[in-house]
Amino acid sequence: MTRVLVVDDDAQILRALRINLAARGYQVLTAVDGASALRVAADDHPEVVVLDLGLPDLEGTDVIAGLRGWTQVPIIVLSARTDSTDKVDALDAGADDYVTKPFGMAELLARLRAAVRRSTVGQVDGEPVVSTATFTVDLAAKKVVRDNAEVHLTPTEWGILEQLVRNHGKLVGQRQLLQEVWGPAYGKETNYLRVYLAQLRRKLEPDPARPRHLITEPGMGYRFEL
Amino acid sequence: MTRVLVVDDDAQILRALRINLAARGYQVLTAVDGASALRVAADDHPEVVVLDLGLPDLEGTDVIAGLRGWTQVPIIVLSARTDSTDKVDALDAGADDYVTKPFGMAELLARLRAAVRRSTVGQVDGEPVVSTATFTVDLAAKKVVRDNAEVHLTPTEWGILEQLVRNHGKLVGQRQLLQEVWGPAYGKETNYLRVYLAQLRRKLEPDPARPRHLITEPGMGYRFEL
DNA sequence: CCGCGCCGTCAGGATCGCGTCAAAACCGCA
DNA sequence: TGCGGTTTTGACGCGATCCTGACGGCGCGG
Repeated sequence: MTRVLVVDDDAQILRALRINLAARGYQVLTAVDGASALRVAADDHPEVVVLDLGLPDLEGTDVIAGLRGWTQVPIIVLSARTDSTDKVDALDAGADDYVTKPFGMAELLARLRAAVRRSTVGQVDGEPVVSTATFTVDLAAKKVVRDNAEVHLTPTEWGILEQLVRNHGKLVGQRQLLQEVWGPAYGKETNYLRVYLAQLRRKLEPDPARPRHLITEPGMGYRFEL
Repeated sequence: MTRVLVVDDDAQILRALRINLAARGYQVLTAVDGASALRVAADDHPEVVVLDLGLPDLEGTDVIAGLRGWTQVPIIVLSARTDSTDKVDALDAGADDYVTKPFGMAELLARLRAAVRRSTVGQVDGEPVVSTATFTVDLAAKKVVRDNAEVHLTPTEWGILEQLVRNHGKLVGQRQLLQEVWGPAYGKETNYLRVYLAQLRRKLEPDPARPRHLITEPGMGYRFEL
């Protein structure tokens, strides 16, 4: 499911966007000011950001810069300003697109699709198979093989492993992991993760007590290393 | 030099774009209909295409489809049609952006820069990593590497380092740093910062007593230098 | 020269987060 | 309804992490 972060201090627009996006199958994250937008983006790694200019706390260009400091996530700017210099500033700060209010929902959705499409092409791995020294994960077939024998995983175990493998090398926050596997309502049940990570390690690690591939980063999340 | 293909059957606009783009250092290729546009694109592989809809020979979406059949080159559509369905059709056909005539040249140039920037990052340099002489910080993976070995950071240590790296070069006030890492209720506990900055320096600086990257600005805050 | 403010350093104790285990609750299916 | 597999929940021990207070160094102005 594609996660989209909507940043706007206008409750009306926020509501309209949330409804329309949710109806199209997007998972919607929201923020009402720049600081929380940066925090949510860092925590949950949305695939695309819709950013209203004129937030109460930060300049729009500062929010863009704050995101661009560490991520290439597509940013679509919303603004009431039709002034050309505003558009140029936002785009040069790193925004991907600029839509002026009032905007047509159909157009915004099309621009959103275009942005997401752009960012996802080319990143698909040729082989959806990832191998480590001790086991092999086939993302497409949803199968795990170890010592020439298939390892049976429960749906939850697979969900966690899939998230970690898809982001291999990168740290996956426990909040993000919980929301991807259990749903957006979860976020603090870190004990679930402890239980299932232990199970995965028991099934996959050569020495479950000293994991080499399913690494814990205390207080932050988990990481899959080849 | 960036090559841009401009496709338009209106000699006026073609001329205006050619002059403006050439003045900005772009190498300009032109075509006046869809068929020749596809031929020029195939022959010369421009880095970006500016495409007018309403060409004499082909439908705009067909031109887009013809390009998308073999290349991911950014396509910026120009059109006199403000109709929402036209925009949606063009964007869903594979266009990257849609600008309605009459358009401001400054805005078009900004959108052009954004499109080119997007397509060139991520190919080679897509990693949000910041490197100094002695260590490397990977913002996305939340990893720090020094002397080919990973350095383990606690959540608080990482939070501070992340803030500083995201604002590298700039001074980060101690109040701001405290609020970003510990929460809005904090602001005067500068002793926390002293302790954790010392720990970071011990882990990252070549000579912790004489820091080169994690600089203290007495009375103000801290600064991360490359 | 001395006091003051700010910073760096250190170490101990409180707290937090993790791994582990096992029991209870839940679910699909016969 | 009973059963096997799966998910959720609770409790415990242990190590890592965080907070705290004390001490000394440094620069600056009185």
